[in-house]
Amino acid sequence: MAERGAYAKGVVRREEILAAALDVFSREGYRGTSLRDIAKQVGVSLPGLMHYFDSKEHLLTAILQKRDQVDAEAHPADGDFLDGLLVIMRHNRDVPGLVQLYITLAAAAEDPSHPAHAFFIERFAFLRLTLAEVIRDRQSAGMARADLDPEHVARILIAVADGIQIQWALDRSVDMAGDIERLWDAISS
Amino acid sequence: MAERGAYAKGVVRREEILAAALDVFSREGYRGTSLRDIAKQVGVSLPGLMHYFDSKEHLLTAILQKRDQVDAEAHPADGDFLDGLLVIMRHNRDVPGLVQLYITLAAAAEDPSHPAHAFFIERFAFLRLTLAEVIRDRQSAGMARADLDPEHVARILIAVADGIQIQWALDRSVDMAGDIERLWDAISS
DNA sequence: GTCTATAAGTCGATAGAC
DNA sequence: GTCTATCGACTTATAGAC
Repeated sequence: MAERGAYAKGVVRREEILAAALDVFSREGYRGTSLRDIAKQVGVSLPGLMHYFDSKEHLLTAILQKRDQVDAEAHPADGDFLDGLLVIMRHNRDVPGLVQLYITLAAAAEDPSHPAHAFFIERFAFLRLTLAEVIRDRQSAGMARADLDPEHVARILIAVADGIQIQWALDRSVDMAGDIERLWDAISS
Repeated sequence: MAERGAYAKGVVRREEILAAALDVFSREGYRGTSLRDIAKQVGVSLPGLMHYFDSKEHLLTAILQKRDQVDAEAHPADGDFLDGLLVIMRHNRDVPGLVQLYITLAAAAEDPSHPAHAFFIERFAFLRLTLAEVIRDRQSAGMARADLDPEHVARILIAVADGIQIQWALDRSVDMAGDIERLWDAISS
């Protein structure tokens, strides 16, 4: 990895590879694709790929991190963070491979030694904190019942978002964003 | 597989192996364990294992099916099916390996050629149907708001159950059954 | 029907030349 | 920094004794 040798060229090349890998996983599905396949589609050799990523698990984790970063930039919320989450859920219909990768890695990340372990813990903590804040704001604005527990509802919304992706992966007619929206309507009024 | 040769002895042995494998996965975690390891822990040889199961994916799918069957028998609902689901969620705290296996296989089952594909589609269809019926019964009994859409709420409850398991796997202090119960309280009154 | 033994292919990961 | 070549471990799968 580029530790103190974080020279411009190395960082740029790594970002290029990451962007290409993200694109591959977005279009094609993630079906336990081998590193050789990824390297070929990205346009580097297998050791060329592993020069920038310590292991397959590290690469997959970096792809998910990059995805979050790209999503946040490409889909700025026109409302609050919950609105933004719905926009991303709608966008997820176009990237089934990333949805599958996300769930697979979330399950594997249970192991504390997995590279994605810290990523998911921090991700969930951030989502809980940010969503709870949104709920509090909506309560203040009279847009939600005052007796809702913001922390609890935040956790539930995250769980629904993850769980509904599993159902959508098996049946593409599931309306992920719509179902979350309807849940919010039912819970907030 | 025991197709038309479903002789008593073969079926019994298969069930023994399945029960042993279920026990192994319940106690130990599922961390991409090899078939050789499973065979060793179950007490058979690798070909002995593969005589009863066509592939690793078939074995893992059979383990999940067996789990559902065992759960249904071991944890009879003292109330309706939703109460029963909460009982199973509480029991899930004791079998982290099965929780991880369930999520991992659910993600992999997106592929229509995966042995677990049909299993998960049928499982979700059964859960939706049964839970929607419970919700209708509770509405009739005046235990839930009449304006709830039973099919929608059923899908949401399944999603929350799956999604909350991901969060629990990363943070064992999460109260899976309690969070679902509180969601129902918020949604039904 | 169940075992021991083993083969063929592919995986992630690494060594070493340039 | 990128390649060729290769390693050990894993997978599925089969042959053949009992």
